Amino acid sequence: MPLRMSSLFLRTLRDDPADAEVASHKLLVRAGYIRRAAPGGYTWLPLGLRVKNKVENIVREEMNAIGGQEVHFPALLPKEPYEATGRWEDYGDGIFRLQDRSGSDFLLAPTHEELFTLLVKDHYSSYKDLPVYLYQIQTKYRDEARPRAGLLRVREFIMKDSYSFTIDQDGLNEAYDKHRLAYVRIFERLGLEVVAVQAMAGAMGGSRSEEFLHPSAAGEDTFVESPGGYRANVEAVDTVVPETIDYTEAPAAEVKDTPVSTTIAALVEVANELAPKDNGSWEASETLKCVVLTAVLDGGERQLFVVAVPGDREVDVKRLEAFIPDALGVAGEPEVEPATHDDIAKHANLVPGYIGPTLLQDGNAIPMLGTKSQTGIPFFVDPRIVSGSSWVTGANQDQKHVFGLVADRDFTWDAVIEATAVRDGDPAPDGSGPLATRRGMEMGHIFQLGRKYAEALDLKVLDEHGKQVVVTMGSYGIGISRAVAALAEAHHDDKGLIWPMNVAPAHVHIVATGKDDEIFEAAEEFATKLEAAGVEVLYDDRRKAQAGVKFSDAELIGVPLHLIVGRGLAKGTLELKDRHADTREDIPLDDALDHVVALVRKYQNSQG
RNA sequence: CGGGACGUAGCUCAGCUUGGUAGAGCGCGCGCUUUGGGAGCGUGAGGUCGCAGGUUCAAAUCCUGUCGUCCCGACCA
Repeated sequence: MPLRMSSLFLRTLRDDPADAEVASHKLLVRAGYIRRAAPGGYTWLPLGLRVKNKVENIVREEMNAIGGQEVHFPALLPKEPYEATGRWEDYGDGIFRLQDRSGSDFLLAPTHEELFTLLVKDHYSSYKDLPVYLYQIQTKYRDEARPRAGLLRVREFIMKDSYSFTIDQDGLNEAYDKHRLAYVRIFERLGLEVVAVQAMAGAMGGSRSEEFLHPSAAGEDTFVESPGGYRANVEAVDTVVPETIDYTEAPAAEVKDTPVSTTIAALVEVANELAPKDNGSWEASETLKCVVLTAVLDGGERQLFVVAVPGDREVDVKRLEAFIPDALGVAGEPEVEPATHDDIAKHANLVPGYIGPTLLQDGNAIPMLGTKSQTGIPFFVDPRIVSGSSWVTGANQDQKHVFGLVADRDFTWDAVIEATAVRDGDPAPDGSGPLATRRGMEMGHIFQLGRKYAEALDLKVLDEHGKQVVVTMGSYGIGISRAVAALAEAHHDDKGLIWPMNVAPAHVHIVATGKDDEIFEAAEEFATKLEAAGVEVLYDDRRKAQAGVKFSDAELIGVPLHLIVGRGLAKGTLELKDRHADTREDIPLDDALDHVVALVRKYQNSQG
């Protein structure tokens, strides 16, 4: 049966909703696909639900095709599994917590690693049972500080999450590659352009990881791209390390007066005035900025450390947080924040504004930063600080800087650490040229989790030698509701939505115009024939609505093909509008069925 | 969590400065006309003015608080 506009639960809106900013939000609301019901929560209306279900089914088919088995967990979960992995705490304000009548703690699941792990633990205990891939399509909850942009960032959303359980890393690699290919196919079939970018494992605690981003100005993620095809999230770019420099001939470091130069900009200005360079002028990139930071450990203890970066670059706190537990040798996921005046005041040797790795005094070079130095403060450097590189940096004396301080000769460090964000124009790791930055929406993310969750929840199986081994896991997600928004964002024009055939709420929108019964009878008959041929029809059978209203609604709703049954009928023709090709043609009634069916099939196949 | 803007009918908005019985357009009902690009005329239904306090004879309007929305930033698989 075709969907009939006369009875469809739908009210299109003439004006953009006042609270909408991005195109997908405006159009999905105006065309009657979704309706806001709560802060960060949307109701799926009949048309929207059809699109959402189609997206889900494509995902489901491709997951099944790689051997995935669908299960379904509750969204309301007890806290214990999440406590076992530390995420009850780690998620902070990011999850919804609640209590039942007896006071027991629950949460609305933001993701289900723990539950999948426990499920496999319940059932399996031998390597012979592995590999196994399980997935679900589930509502997830996150207490977003700022829901925005309609379905793009919400507090309740639908996600496909799958998990692979394998006996070893080889198995994980295979599972990862299969998911990767499945994801490429899924987005092809959806008609959504995505690029796979290298990602940081982040809170998930894994190793290899890629994000599938839909390039879009409305996206919230930034990634970089090289001419040679290297792509990575800005957080995950490996800094290109410069060649080390032979410093045997380098002049000795020299302390100079640099009054009132506690910022890099001021330092460069003062240096050019008071200590001019032989050739050219000093640049910020030649200075070494020693930034004092604090890691707030899980116990609340504040651990001071210093990171040195080229003066023209900013420290990226988020990046640091990924590397700092290793660098400091601490457990948990400490937060990194700028050191406070109190933090710094505890170290009498630190001269704020003039901090540097070395104090030159009476011909001696005294290390001031590093665990084995005067201060004992851990000291890390950006990868650009290579052996032999020469810097202008703080002299650890008020109003003085040291010039020509050479790395490895005049100072050392505890570890090299990725501490700065990548910039447009930075060299690409693949050596193919400068990196360019672009924006994208995160549509999917695949991770090699490794053994973190299996270890925390004690998921072990017996291997072929009868020995207990920890299972290796991978985790793979696709945002279903976000994909609907991204599709709307990617496929629309000034008149309305234009869905790809595979996700459209219907394949053909039949518009009957006029008032004669013959027209509606012919339209009805044609709709029935199309449906019999397996084509989904949205039929505008409204008798009173004017043609203009029907055309506008059809364009707004965005079914890709419109078939107009109206004034052409007298001479035996129908009018076919193709919203993707932006064409219209009159076709003879006799050929129309075959023609339309063929066109629908063509679009379905061209999208996968 | 910081900075800014805004909450009045299903939707888009006016009214608030200067307190005095709640408004328009679209949408919805009914009637007539119109009928291939959001048509016209007539006639209706529909609102605790986000919520809670306060000031006042009287509050959509003034004050305080609170909740929510949007934008920028922070945060965020």
